[in-house]
Amino acid sequence: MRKEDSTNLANQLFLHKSCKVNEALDLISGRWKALILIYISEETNRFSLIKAVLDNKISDQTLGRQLKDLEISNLIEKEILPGFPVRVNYYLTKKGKALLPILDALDKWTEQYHETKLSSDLE
Amino acid sequence: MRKEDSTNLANQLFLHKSCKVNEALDLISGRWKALILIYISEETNRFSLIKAVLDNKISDQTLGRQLKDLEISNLIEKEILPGFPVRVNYYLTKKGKALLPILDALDKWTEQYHETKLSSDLE
DNA sequence: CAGAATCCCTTGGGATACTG
DNA sequence: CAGTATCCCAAGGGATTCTG
Repeated sequence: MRKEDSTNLANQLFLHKSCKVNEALDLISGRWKALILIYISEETNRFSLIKAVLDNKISDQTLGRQLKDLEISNLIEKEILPGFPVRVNYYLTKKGKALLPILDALDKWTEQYHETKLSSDLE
Repeated sequence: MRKEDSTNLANQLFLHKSCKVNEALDLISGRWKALILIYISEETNRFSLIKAVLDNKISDQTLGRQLKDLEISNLIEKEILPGFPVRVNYYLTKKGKALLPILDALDKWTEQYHETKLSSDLE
């Protein structure tokens, strides 16, 4: 295979495959989005509980935005409970649930390769 | 389980599990990083080839930074070839290779759930 | 309680020009 | 060829305040 061919092949990869990876990453690359998804997966959650589990290190404004982003991305949905004051429950969609194993894989990957700086890294 | 307990449990999850997911995402969330990793996986690559495969939509400056980031993250390594002008080959490390299946999973996930906006999303 | 409005600041990435 | 230096801009996220 000549060099031009391999370049063309690579262009195919870029156009047809790689872009989709970035699509996925865009949806979960928010500062807190993956954390929110993982936490919501554990149990039904309300706004203030999610904030609490994030150690209150996220502002209301930011949490609201991230939740809205996740909703727009169709990863979560919310149910507004009747009564006052207003309470809201957040759920994962099927799409969101399908992402959990991948987030778990990322977690395991980080754990496995955490600070390996050995010459044996190249195989 | 009382509410306080579940909150505490969630705090454990946050501290022990979720942070690592973000560690991983931080390494690959650069605008081009996942794309670069996928392309490098296909074959040995040089700076200008990587740029070409990205359709020249990335500036030299940015490409240099992303490659350096990936190197610092220990996802790739480079080999400087003797001679002039200088040529450089980039390789995936074991850590980087281990990430490919996950990137592939993200790709498949995107494809599978691309624009599903149905009420059946909630199961 | 669950957010939206406003304001501000940091960061990432683009463009261009230069170098060993 | 493979970068680095410099400059710039848009976007993301934080803090605070306000509201239904």
